[in-house]
Amino acid sequence: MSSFDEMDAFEGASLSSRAMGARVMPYLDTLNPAQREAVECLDGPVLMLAGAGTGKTKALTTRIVHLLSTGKARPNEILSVTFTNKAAREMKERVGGMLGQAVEGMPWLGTFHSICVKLLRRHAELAGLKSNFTILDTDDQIRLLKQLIQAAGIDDKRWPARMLAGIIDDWKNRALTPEKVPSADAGAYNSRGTEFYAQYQIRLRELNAVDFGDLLLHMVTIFQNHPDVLEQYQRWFKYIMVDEYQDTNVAQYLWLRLLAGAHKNVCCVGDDDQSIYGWRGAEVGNILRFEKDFPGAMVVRLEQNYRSTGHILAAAAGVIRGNQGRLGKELWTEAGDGEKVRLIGHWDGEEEARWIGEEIEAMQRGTRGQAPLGLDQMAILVRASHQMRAFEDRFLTIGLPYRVIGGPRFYERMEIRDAMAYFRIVVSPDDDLAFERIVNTPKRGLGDKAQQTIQGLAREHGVSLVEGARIAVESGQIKGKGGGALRELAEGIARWGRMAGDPDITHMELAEIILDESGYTAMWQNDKTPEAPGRLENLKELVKALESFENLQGFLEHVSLVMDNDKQDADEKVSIMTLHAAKGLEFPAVFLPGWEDGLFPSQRSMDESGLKGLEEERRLAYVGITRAEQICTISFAGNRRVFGQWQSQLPSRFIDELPEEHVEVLTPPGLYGGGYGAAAPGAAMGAGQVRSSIEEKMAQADGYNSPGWKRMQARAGQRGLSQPKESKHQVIDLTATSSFTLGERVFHQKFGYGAITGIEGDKLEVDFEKAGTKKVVARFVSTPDDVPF
DNA sequence: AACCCAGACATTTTT
DNA sequence: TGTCTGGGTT
Repeated sequence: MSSFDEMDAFEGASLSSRAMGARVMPYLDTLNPAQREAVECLDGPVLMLAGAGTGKTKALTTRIVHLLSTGKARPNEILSVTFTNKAAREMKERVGGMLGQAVEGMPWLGTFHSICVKLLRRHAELAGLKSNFTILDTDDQIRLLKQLIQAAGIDDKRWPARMLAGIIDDWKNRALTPEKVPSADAGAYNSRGTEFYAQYQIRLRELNAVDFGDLLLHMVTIFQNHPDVLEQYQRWFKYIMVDEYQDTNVAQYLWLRLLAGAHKNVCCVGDDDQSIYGWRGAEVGNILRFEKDFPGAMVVRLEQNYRSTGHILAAAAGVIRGNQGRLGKELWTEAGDGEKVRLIGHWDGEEEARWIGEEIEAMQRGTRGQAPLGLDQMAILVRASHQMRAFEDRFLTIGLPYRVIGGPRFYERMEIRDAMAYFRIVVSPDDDLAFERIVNTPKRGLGDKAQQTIQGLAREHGVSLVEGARIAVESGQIKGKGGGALRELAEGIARWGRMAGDPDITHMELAEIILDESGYTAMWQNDKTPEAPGRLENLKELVKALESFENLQGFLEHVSLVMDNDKQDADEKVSIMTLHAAKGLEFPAVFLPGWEDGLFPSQRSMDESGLKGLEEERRLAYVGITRAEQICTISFAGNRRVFGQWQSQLPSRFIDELPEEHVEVLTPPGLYGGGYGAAAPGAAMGAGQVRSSIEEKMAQADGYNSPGWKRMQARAGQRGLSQPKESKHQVIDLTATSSFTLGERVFHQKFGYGAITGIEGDKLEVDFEKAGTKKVVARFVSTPDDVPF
């Protein structure tokens, strides 16, 4: 940005332009200079690097408003892509609010997937599909693959369908059709991956169905093979905008490049430091490469943060600095320093949960020296969902209201999928996968044998499974109890289908009739497990959700893509969620527990993806810290129960990376002094491993001269954990291997005690006293004296 | 075909 | 430690 432009933006080169702006485009006046630059630069490629809390949604929505009010594009000529329905909804609302009217048709503002569905329905025949194709959920996908695997006579125990589904998803994310899978991947799934992939695609086409990955892949393929179709959309979408660009995968990237290829009026918004979905196929490279992909691109950095205080931003910056190859941003704020990031170590996970519970109550009362905070204003962000349990347990016992965000989405729940399968089979009796799902749910006495009979008859006559079932009943091939039940089901499906055409029955009534007459509702009513009432509740909600659709078809069309789990009750509750789920959210007070090496950063990430994995974990840490507005509390525990086995934990390497001048070390009174320390050897272990200057601060607290602490210090050195500062970002993890020596006596949960006879990477060869010689992963064994008590 | 128990196994999951 | 799955039993 030249200084001239800057003056232009600030002073206003002429009074008249500012006056005009105020009159015609008042929305520009509330933007800061960077935001304004990103909004006003409408033509040509723009990369908006928007740090956490810098008002990117505001910039993005204002840009749309600007496009509309300058007459550059009509609402239906703007393609605006997000990743989540929530983000799409929010943008629609905000654009509507700014224009002071409901957005009359922004039909192309939506998620990648919903936009692709719309496009693919128009051009289905180019992908060998009919335009009423169904979208399979993961269950269907796996069931289908399992059939293929079993038909091929493969042991699906050794080669699970899940694994194959993952491999295929991965290929689809990389925009690889079966024939394009590189030979490097040929060994996948016992060397038969591509073969099954090709078969799977054929089956999908036969079923007139697609999976999530196909939505993108089919459109990319169509655009590549049909230039005329592509050109049509290149002309139509005059301006393209993409949110969360750092999360795009290869297929999405190609899709965008194809559409933007002609005019290059594309504005990508993202933050390379918040790329946390690499494991799902997202390519940080896409955002890093933007300027190469679109030469002459304008790059705007949004760096003024409106969310957090200075200490919090500085701490986050200190951590993310450890990553290589960043585009680089320095967030700043006018909000002042605020409170330092607080760091505290605990004896074990339960104690950590107890302390956080008390802290939350104190903050709620306002006895922590600041204004009282509502429970809604506090959140606990964990790395993995199993960490939530400790908090749930604790909060239940002290009666602290909490809410878990995330978990299975509404439409992913078993009862919802079952119900939807019933709706599907009624709406389209050809839907074999739906039939398979519900044929014996509730139990109708139709097991493997009966189902195979149906399958066989259907194939023989070249008809759907429902039709096959009918034949089986008529011809008496399935008799007795099962036969009666099957007849009833087949008749029911036909009857409900007729009712769907009856104008006197609303689709909501129909839905209830289907669920009642099929016996599905009764199944849960008779179920006495504790979750049954909840499931019935969900079914009621499902029927209620039908209200906003015209009919069952319309509902099914959209449900798999649009229905999310955002039913927020008004009650004040503390939020518990994963770091991934927290992206895009903010809270005045944030707790970040479990900062222990192996847990966070996750050992598995580092094992599987090496330095890349570690860097993604670091970005996760960055995301976590930058969720906090005023108070950010990081904690770790010295001991944690992992799979029911006590394990001693070492503080996360990310703790070392927190700049000490922005961190305050808390030491709860009595924690390391009396009781614990005296009673148990190694009591100060956890706290003891904080290194560097933070370590010194903590060491000043009582109890750090205990024998346990000294022993741990010695051990830490011996294990190569106190890495020299210079090298620590390169060090992936030496913990697992370097902590063991040949001949050392170790304990394994399953195999018991044994002696190490070989070390190879993170795997150990151990001669167990009872189980003999086995190769085991190092982190599943412990040296006996690691186990407290 | 339905039930029960032993063993395997444990991240993150926008659509 | 808990959950899920598949094999074996009734």
